Amino acid sequence: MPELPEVETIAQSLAPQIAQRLIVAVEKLDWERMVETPDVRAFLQTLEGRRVARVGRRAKWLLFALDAGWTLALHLRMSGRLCVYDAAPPADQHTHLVLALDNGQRLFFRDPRKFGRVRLLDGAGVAALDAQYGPEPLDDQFQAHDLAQRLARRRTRLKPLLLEQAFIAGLGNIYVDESLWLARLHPLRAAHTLTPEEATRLYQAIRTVLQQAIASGGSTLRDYRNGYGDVGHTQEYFSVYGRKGKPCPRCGATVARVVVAQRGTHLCPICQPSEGCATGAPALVDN
DNA sequence: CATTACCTGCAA
DNA sequence: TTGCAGGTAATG
Repeated sequence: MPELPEVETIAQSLAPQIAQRLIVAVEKLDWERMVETPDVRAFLQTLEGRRVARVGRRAKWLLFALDAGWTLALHLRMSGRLCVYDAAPPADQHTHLVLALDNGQRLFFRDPRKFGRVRLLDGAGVAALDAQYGPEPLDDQFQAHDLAQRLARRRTRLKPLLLEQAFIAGLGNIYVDESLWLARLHPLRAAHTLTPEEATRLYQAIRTVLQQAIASGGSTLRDYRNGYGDVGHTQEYFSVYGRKGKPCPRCGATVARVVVAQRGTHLCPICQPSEGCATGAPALVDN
């Protein structure tokens, strides 16, 4: 489910609810494999009694900075959902972690597919996690020429490269497709073949797509909710994702769905020409 | 680079 | 019943 905009909207909606709250108890943990580090016993013991200082995000990780130098890192993977409720727990068999707070509210982690993971990290652990990931696309430090430079060093195709978290942090299947469509670039283009103008277009497209997604509350296809339990609306503005057979909003051609890097990939065959792509079946005769 | 695994629910 | 899903790590 969650890519950068969803994780960001969750972080932003959780922050005012749980900042400065004390974690008084771990009321439920029924899927111990979600705890990657430390061992479950130390995890529970260290977590109880910690105060939440602030809520942030790095790549697709939610980061809860706690007191005593600890950070709770949580990755929602495909179906994870994180919400604060004050009334009686709507905890069902898919709710795997419940943290009781000192104001009577509870933080619920629900994850039907059980792919989500948590870690309790010290400062060095956070630094190590941070070092695994590429630049944050919405960071002011990240400029068009940074992206152009990184693209020039890689001969891979654009789609798998943009999904690579060490290349650029936070993009997933939806927002890669949407960004490539906005930039008018084919997902199979080899990264190093982009002109400076195309690289700049891609840079702008990624930032625009992500900013608009955050502004519209993230995409709720199935599981995603923000920290208040509310759905997002970005899916109402998709140009190509999930729109196979429908008209391209820019040129009216029919949106196609192909498989790239084992992922369903949506594109406009007219706006995103395959010229210059080693597709094996050239769409155009060369002249 | 491709395939498989990790899980469950849902639509075709 | 089969295949597919917003992610990622571990294999050939």
